[in-house]
Amino acid sequence: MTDSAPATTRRRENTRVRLMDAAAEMFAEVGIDGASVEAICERAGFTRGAFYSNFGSKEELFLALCARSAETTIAAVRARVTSIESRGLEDAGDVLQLVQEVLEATGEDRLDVLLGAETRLQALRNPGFAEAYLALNQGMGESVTQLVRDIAAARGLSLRVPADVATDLLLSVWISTSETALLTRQAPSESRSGLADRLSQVVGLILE
Amino acid sequence: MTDSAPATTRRRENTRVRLMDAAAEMFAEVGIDGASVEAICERAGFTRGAFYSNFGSKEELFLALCARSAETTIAAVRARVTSIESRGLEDAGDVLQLVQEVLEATGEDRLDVLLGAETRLQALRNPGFAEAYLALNQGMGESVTQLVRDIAAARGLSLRVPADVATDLLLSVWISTSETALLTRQAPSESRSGLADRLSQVVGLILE
DNA sequence: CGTATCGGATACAACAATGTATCCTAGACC
DNA sequence: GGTCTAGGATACATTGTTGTATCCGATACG
Repeated sequence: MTDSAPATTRRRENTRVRLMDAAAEMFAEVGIDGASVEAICERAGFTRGAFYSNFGSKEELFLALCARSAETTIAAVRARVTSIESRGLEDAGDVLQLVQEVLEATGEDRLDVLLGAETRLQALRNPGFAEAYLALNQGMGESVTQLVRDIAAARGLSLRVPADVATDLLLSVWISTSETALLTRQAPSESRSGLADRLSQVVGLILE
Repeated sequence: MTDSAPATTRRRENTRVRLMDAAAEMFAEVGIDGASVEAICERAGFTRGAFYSNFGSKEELFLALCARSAETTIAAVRARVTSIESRGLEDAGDVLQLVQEVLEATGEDRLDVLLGAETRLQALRNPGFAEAYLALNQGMGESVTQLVRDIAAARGLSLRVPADVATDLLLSVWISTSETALLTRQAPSESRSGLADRLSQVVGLILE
């Protein structure tokens, strides 16, 4: 009895997922307001009947989307963190590579960046939503901060700022660099190396 | 003959300004898509007749708004830069204070932060607009970068990263800290000191 | 097999927003 | 002061979007 829901819910769950995926793309491309319920359904291959059978409104779907995204992102970050720690912190490779490895879990491609920006903006406008948004970010930030501390301790590196400040810095640079890469429409490979460069500079500033 | 436009244009210019001001507020609060032309006009004290007499569409108004905002922001930054430089770079006060003084010209209050986020998101989505957005930011960034170089040279400070990277870092931290302050709904005074703290830490990292 | 139910499609009514075409009025100019 | 024009208001037609109420088909179950 691991699954208390009836079997019929299976199909339903599938359409929920497809609707949410479609919505994520639309929200990223044209924003929440720019995406009509109709357009979302069309992209998902459904009609609005399916939509209103599964969600009360577009906002409700957006919240569900955020919750899902939060879960997967946090899970991804934690997975990478433990993966790194399991390798043994003393000799797990280049510090910069480790940093990058973790940050990549926070979303790397065009849609992630766009959706992230849209979500942040929504949080800036909506006080209630801001709380949830902050909670997510804190949860993630704490994981990373702990990792930073662990790595520094394991290698005898001394940070020039507190670990949580370092994390904030890294995340903020990560985001702004990702966005700039998108703005300048660099080829993905270029944008990658640009990110790496910038991150290595920041890591250099923080350590030493 | 400094003004080639007829006198009647005066009233017109006034309503343009009022419409743009109203639109700026609306865009900040509910986003471009969320702001109906009707709502903008109502806030400005006009009807849509006035709107369509002055602008072809909401997007056109948005572009005009960006142009205006770009002008004033750049002007403000340049003004502060020259003001600082006229004081004599050797003893113009605390470095951190100088940094803050310049960055404050880029917008400090709630509406500026929101409008900035909205504009950036728009640039991320619209390739054409992205170009214009980047041009603005570069223009501003270059002013700041030059100032950073000058200050460093005048005081014999050595930067641990290139001046343009330092500028990017400062701007990115400035923005992300401003947004976080808004998210956590700190009192303005608190948010101020938080910004100062964060900036001083970054300045500390960059110098020394 | 037959049937009941769940899940999604269809059809419809209400509303909000847009853009335009026309009208009215305040102010410039003679 | 009379007239003409620019600037903005009003009215209207059109369209897009939303939410709901109803219908139909597939799937589980007896």
